[in-house]
Amino acid sequence: MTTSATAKAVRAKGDRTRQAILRAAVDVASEEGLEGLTIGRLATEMGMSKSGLFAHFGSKEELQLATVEAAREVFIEAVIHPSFESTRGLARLRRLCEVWLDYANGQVFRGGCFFFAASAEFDGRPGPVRDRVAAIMREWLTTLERTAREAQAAGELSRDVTPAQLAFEINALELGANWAFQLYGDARVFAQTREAILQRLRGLSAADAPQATRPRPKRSPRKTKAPEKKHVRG
Amino acid sequence: MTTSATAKAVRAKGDRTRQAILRAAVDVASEEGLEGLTIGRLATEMGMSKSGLFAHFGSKEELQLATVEAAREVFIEAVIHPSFESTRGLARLRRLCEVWLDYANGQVFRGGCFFFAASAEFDGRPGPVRDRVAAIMREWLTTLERTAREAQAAGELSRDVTPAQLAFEINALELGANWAFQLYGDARVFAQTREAILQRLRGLSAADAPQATRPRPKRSPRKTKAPEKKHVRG
DNA sequence: GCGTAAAACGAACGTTCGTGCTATATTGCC
DNA sequence: GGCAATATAGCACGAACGTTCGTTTTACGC
Repeated sequence: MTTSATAKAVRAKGDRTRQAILRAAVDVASEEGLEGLTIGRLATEMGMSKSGLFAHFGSKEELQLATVEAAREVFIEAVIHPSFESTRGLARLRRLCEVWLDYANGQVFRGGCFFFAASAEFDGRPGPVRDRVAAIMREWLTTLERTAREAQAAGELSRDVTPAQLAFEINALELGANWAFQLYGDARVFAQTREAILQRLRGLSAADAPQATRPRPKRSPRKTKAPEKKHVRG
Repeated sequence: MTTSATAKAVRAKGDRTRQAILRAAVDVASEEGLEGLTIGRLATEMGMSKSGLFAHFGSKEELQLATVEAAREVFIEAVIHPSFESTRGLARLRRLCEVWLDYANGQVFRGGCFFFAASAEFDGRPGPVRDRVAAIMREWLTTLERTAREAQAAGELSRDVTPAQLAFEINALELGANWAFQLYGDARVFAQTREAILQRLRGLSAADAPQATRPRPKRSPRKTKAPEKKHVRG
């Protein structure tokens, strides 16, 4: 193993440590906030010295930015990838909502959705952290919006609502679910939110059929799968 | 001691100072958070010494609790009282939403809705502050819920939705509006949210006469009225 | 194995935090 | 106007923060 092809696969020890730090940082930050994410506390949790940990990042702001980036990777893995296994259009839109609620309900992050916590914390503090968080949330809104637009293009969704508006509403309901769960600890809110979103989507099902509520309207030719991974990334 | 009759009407100077402090504290806290609300910073802003200000509260937690209470007073004055001038039922429910959106849009608090910020900040930190914030938000949800129930009792609102569910949805949309405004600064989100809530309420209007206080720009004139929801929420 | 670069450490820095303690100014009742 | 009560200031403290620096330990290509 010279410094050749394998040099990239086998990371140096520092990189492994850095990633282990970030894995812990993401959990701490989702609970205590990105400002409450303290270098000393994190070092204690990792069983290493403050200065040793600090050297990996150079400044607290860099640590925060790296933590945000790590949380984004987790989110993509936990929500985006599973959802994009569904065919694009209404099915994927539903999937995005369901997977998101599982993500917020399960313990992906100890303190609920990382990005809702981070955006609430930083919305009043200008700087690169705030900008990055806002950009990532915009990615999420855009993904919802694009999926809704695809559902409209496929004739699965009424055009009475703009995709951006629907994306906002879905995001708001998820935000509300996360908020209620974190504040009151009652997980039933996720099932309620799921029903609220699905009902909203049902009310927006394309208008030609006054049909029943429950069974999925298979109006589009059933394509088994359409895995075009055209998602964000980079 | 000799408690004069006017002792209660004419507040001591300390009380006036205390209230002036809390007025500033509420603004700072809505922007920087209840933890970022620092005694030194607040003292500087008030033009007094740290210890002089501190003596009014005795501990930071007491300052935070007093700030939460002061914010609650502001909220009641800005949202509850105006709304309760409307007759109870659907009119008041609509009013609650509209006034709330004005409250979040206008600069009642510098950093947006105080309680959304506070609950996001404290949802992971047990203690009396968290408990008080959660209780106040419960008050708000209960007010929405009770008003919805009154609207149902008056026959103005379909019984296809439980008041608690509707209260949750309204609160979530407001939360989403506040979130988007704080993060992206685009005030148009309030008009969109207003429309989303009113449309939801319109979809839940009881089955009799279409009261149609606000004609909706429709692209399909064929549908005179949204069909009654046959889906019964569980 | 050796030598070097990376990684981790330990101690200390300057600040800022919340919080006491004590003295002084101010208020408000007789 | 005098006097007790109250309000405010001044100062100091210990702890925790992010950060720097010099040293020591570990990893790893040769």
